[in-house]
Amino acid sequence: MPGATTIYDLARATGLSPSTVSRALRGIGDISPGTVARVRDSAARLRYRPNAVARSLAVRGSDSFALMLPDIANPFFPALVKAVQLRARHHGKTVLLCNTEGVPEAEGEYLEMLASRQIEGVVAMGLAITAEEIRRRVGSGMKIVALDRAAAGGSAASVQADHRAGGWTATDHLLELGHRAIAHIAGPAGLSVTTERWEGYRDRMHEAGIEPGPLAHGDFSESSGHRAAQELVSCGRRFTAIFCANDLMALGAISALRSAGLELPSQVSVVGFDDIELGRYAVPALTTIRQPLAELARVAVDLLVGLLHGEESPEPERLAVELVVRESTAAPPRLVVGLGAPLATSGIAPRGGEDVRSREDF
Amino acid sequence: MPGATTIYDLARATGLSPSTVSRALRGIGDISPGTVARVRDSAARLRYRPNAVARSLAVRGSDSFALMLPDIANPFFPALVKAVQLRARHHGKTVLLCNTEGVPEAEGEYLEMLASRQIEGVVAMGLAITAEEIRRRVGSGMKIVALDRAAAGGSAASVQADHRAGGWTATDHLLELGHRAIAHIAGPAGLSVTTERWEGYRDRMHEAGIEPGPLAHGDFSESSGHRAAQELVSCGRRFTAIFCANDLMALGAISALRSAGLELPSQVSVVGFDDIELGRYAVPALTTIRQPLAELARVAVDLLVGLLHGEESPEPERLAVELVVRESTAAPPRLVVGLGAPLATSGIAPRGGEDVRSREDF
DNA sequence: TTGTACGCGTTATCAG
DNA sequence: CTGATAACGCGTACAA
Repeated sequence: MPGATTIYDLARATGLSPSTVSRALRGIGDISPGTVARVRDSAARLRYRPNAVARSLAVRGSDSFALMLPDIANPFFPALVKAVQLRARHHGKTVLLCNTEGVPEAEGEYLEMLASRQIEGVVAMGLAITAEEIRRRVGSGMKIVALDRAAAGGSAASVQADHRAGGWTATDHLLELGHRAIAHIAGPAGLSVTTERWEGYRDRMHEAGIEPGPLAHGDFSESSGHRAAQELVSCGRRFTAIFCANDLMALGAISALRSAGLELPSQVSVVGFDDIELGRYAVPALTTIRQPLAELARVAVDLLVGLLHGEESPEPERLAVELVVRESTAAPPRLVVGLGAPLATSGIAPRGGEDVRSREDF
Repeated sequence: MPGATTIYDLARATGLSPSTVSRALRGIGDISPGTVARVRDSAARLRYRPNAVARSLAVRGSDSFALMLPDIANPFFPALVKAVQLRARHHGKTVLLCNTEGVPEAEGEYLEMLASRQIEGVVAMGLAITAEEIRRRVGSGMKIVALDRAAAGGSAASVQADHRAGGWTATDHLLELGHRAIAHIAGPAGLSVTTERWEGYRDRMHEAGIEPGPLAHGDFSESSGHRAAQELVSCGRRFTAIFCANDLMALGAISALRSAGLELPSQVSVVGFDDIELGRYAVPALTTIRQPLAELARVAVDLLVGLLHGEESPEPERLAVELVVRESTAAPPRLVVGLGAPLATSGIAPRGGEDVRSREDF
């Protein structure tokens, strides 16, 4: 739009100087109430719109930060986006969304673009770039808060849910129900959330004196969960429950199990992770581990704003997760067709089915 | 970051003038290959990063546009976002995401913010602001392409799927299967997609000589679909199928029908709209109307880029939709338990509980 | 309480 | 082929 009104126009209109107009508009410095009114008035009349770009150039800031995430198609992220935007608004900041598809190059490009636009900071989920690069960026002034990921090598501030505890709790729930042969559908190798959720699962299994069950990997999408469950079904090792590293894969897995003729939760139980809205309306409703979305967002944003104000990067925070029991989990089947003997209370799960556990496990 | 290198630094380093450096960097104008190389070289050495803000101020542009949508939590939108970003990249543009929660004020604020940041255009889904305001914005220079919504009063360019044909086809599918009592779960009143999908449904019913069945409204979320289905079940009017205005509500409806003890698709059929990924993994897999996501995105972006280049706003485009038959639809039950008489083909709903609206509601 | 003058980093116009 | 010079719109010491 050619000829948008500027503070110069207002200055001319009010007979004041541009700087006075500028201050009056922002209510800063000592300005007589009368002139403030005059300025406001003609600003309204002339439809004055501050030019954020010019402002950015002058103050080297933009009152905005970015939220980088690997895949908005995963319903967990939109929910988080909302929470982050809400909190950002609370600080008077606007947030730019960048989705990277988990591609490191895309992350790099985005970071570059953001810096070039005076975007002051980033809340990033599932960063794929190296700790080295993160450190470089941080060193050159960019404020980064890693959300839901170990800040690789302490290279950036971070907040995350306690994924390990989540894996532990999910597995514990299944064990409590009597399951012994528990499979796991993990996330993509190399991500800390993948590792940590798996570690929780493994630890709890070991505590029960049981070797972890069959394992398959997915990429957190429903289709990958579907595929992974098919693998598990056809791998030859029996299981009566699956702990999935996220809800979307759990939904995919359920679909696959159903297609394989299995009934839930009577024949096989499934636990997810995240507690996405959809899980509540799935059939059966999904038992899962809830991540504290709102707190995660709040802490991350507040942390970033702190960094922006020059505060030191604090210790990584860990937020507690919570088990949500719904319909997708139940006790394992008492009898597995074609197999007579009950299961030993420890050791490797025998090939084939298992039965009710005994209490000594605990 | 204090002291980022600028073209002045490069000028000093190369012994050239800032303007020459600027041109060399952009490969514009007549510059000797030698100096270009020198400039490029020291740019790399000094880690020069162009300042997009300064550039924007100078050229009044930003090579980026915004994508505004009402609710990223609806899985249909993330898919669209990806498609739009892909196409934008093709034009060398970056896209800013703005989600408005369907709040008109938020839309206004975003538009304001975008203009103030020299964002040149917007692809907007489900705009809630008035045609009046759209026209004002367009008049003041902002380029707007309405996606998936009638450009209210031709106030902006637009592309959309053929929602009416979609509603018609969904209903047709159900009728072909033998259903006669077909309910509809519509979207929020006042949205053109809501109206159009409903109109398609109504028209097809009338063509079959049948009065439209019971109607309930949702807001496109799964929870609203759940609630709407409960309303339908308890409204007293029988139906053997539901056409839902989108997949998410269909999923919620299925959950509610199940809870009510109904079996799908043997006792009741459900058709959705959108064809979100999740529908494929739902149980039963969702029969739906597929929107041509990629084309929608491509056309919208190309249209916007055209406007940016000064082209005229062309006629609204309509893209064809497609029926995807999966597991959630089947022939209606031959006998309806507890009801002797076959369903009347028309009739007023009995008093109590129902949410039957007359056309005026739209 | 208000005004002057300059800087922010880049592009564009017009001379050389 | 290259170099001054002036915008772009706003913030801010410094002065009045």
